[in-house]
Amino acid sequence: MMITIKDVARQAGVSVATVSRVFNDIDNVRPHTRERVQAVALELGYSPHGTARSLITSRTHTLGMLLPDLYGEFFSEVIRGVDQAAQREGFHLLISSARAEGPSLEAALRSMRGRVDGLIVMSPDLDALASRRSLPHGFPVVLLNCPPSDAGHDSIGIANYEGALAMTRHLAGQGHTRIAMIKGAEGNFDAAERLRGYRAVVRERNLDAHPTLELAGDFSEDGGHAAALRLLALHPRPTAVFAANDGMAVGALSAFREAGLRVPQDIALGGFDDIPLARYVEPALTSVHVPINVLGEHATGCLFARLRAVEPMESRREVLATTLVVRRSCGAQGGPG
Amino acid sequence: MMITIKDVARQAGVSVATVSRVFNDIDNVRPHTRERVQAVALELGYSPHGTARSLITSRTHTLGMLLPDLYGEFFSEVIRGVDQAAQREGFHLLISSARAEGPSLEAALRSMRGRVDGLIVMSPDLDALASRRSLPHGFPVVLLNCPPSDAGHDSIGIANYEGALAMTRHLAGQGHTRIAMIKGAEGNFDAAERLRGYRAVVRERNLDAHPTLELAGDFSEDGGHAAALRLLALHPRPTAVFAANDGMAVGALSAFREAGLRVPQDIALGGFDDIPLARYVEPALTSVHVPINVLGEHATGCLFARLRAVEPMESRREVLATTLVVRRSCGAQGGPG
DNA sequence: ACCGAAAATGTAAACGTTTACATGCCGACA
DNA sequence: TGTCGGCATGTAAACGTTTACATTTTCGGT
Repeated sequence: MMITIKDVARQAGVSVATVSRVFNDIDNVRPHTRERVQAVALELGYSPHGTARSLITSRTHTLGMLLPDLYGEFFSEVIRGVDQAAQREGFHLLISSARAEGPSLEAALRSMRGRVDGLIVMSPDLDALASRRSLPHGFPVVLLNCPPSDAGHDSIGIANYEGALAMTRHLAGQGHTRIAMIKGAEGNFDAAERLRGYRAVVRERNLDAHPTLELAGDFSEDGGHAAALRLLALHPRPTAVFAANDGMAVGALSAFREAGLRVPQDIALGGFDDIPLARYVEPALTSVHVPINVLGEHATGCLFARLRAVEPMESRREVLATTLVVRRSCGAQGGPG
Repeated sequence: MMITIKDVARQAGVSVATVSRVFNDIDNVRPHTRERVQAVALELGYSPHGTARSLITSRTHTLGMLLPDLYGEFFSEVIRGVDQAAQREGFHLLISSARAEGPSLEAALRSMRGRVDGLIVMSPDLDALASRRSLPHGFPVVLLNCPPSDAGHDSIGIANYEGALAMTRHLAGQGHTRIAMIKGAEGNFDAAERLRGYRAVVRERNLDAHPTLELAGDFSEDGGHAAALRLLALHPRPTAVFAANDGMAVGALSAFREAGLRVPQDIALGGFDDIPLARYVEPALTSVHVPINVLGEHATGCLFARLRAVEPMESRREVLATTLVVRRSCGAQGGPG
């Protein structure tokens, strides 16, 4: 049924070794022989069996990606960045979206064993740190947007804290003193860092500080909407809101609109991530730009470096800068649209 | 270096067969033995080697996806739909974004051989039909948004023609008689079908018909922007525009805004796909809703059906209905926002 | 204690490659 | 003519599993 190297060898009247050599075009094979093998292979529709090949070479030409989720523009952008870089090296992408809960993450890790040459792991949950120990030791892994790891893995993150600082300071700079924050998911590293930045500015500028000004959120649009409703019930009402990501900001925006509030006149709004959508909402959303696809590309580059490395490498942590992008939703005389 | 089944067997004082049986929890293994094996495996950090396993079982628990591209919300939504369905069956996703040009597509196909149990192929180019012949015969394949295939592959598409009919009729129903169309990419099946729908209504309703009213496009936002500029130079100017996808509609929208035109008062606009973004632009975009993630889910379901089938199955073509979603950009009293 | 069946476990072949090593061949050089 | 070196090719082991089949163990019934 399936055409193997043996079929080709027999039909071409050579040994399997010769066929193999033709297909890896290494070693010397006489042009005459080579041509005959190629002709037979074409005729039979033979192509080498990837799995068998990787078993013996122990290289799969595949990169694994472990994601907590596939929702939203953030993840699809990351995937795109990774794919671009992988493609350049002729690598495939094996994607697994595992809920970050311990057991399932470990299961996903296990099922990737022997299928990939390296792993890009995105598990932003703080308590998922433990499972990370279960990574095969010495296996090339890059952590993406994860809490800094104690184990010797490379990791790439973004300047969450600094970005949150910039956003909160900007809002404060517009004269707001009562700034609410819609927090990210509980136990999420990015969320914690962004909150930390917000709080730092609240102290630094002596802004109104009250527990009710920090609203629970979950990074989802619906979560943002719900938080906005709770926020509107506060007295006095905050004059500005910093949502821990753009998805929630968009949700909040629609809640404000439904409540008849004008943004930014009645309430100013800022987000985080600068997803493509941010430019298109009305009013356009002020946000903290995160070079999402660069994140993916760097991660991949980092992984390849490690794959190629012959000496054991120092593990390193890279932090990508974020930049404030001022648009209309915060009330400043920002950029266009 | 790498822990194999043999290491576990030796350490546990059993044969490799027993270890294998424990890990596939099949066959009878005495509780006592099972426990010892599991303990040793845990201690040694052993997990089965996926590649070796698939080599012998010839099942990879992996689905391959061949995409023309990874840009845009359309593709990420499809991936999400496929992943969800695959995840439910415990399958992985091997993604390869190959330019649909013949050789690269075949290369991608080849490199997937033996790595996947089935394939979801999205190659909307009409002339890519030929390469599709190079698919291993009898291999489970589902074609997504492809021209109907002569070869016996399952295929799933969307009602492009009907959707375009609905959109164009709706615009005509608003009183527009001079409706322009920004076409999709040359040689693309979806694009051709949507154009066919547009033309049918132009004839049916006796609308203005002129070659200049059909503007070249490429499904990209920039392409839509450029086409819109060319469109604005026409005399008399069309009063309505149907863009073959939402990306181009968004590009056109920004071109119109830059030109100082109001949408829909000065010019009405409709798109296709109903990507999430469509609701958020200002004014919200009237579009033809395509159940994108359903597309992915159905494709996966179809593939699994074929994987499980013991008898050879009839190949079938499924066409998903599209629905017109009226929002503000077309000037009708549509839904909210 | 013994027999036989059933249950548990072991042995080894297979999956489709790659690759170290062995073999054979040819021509050049002494 | 014999020998050596280099090149082309063949042989067979290995990669880490699963699994058919063979073998051993267990155990109930006598």
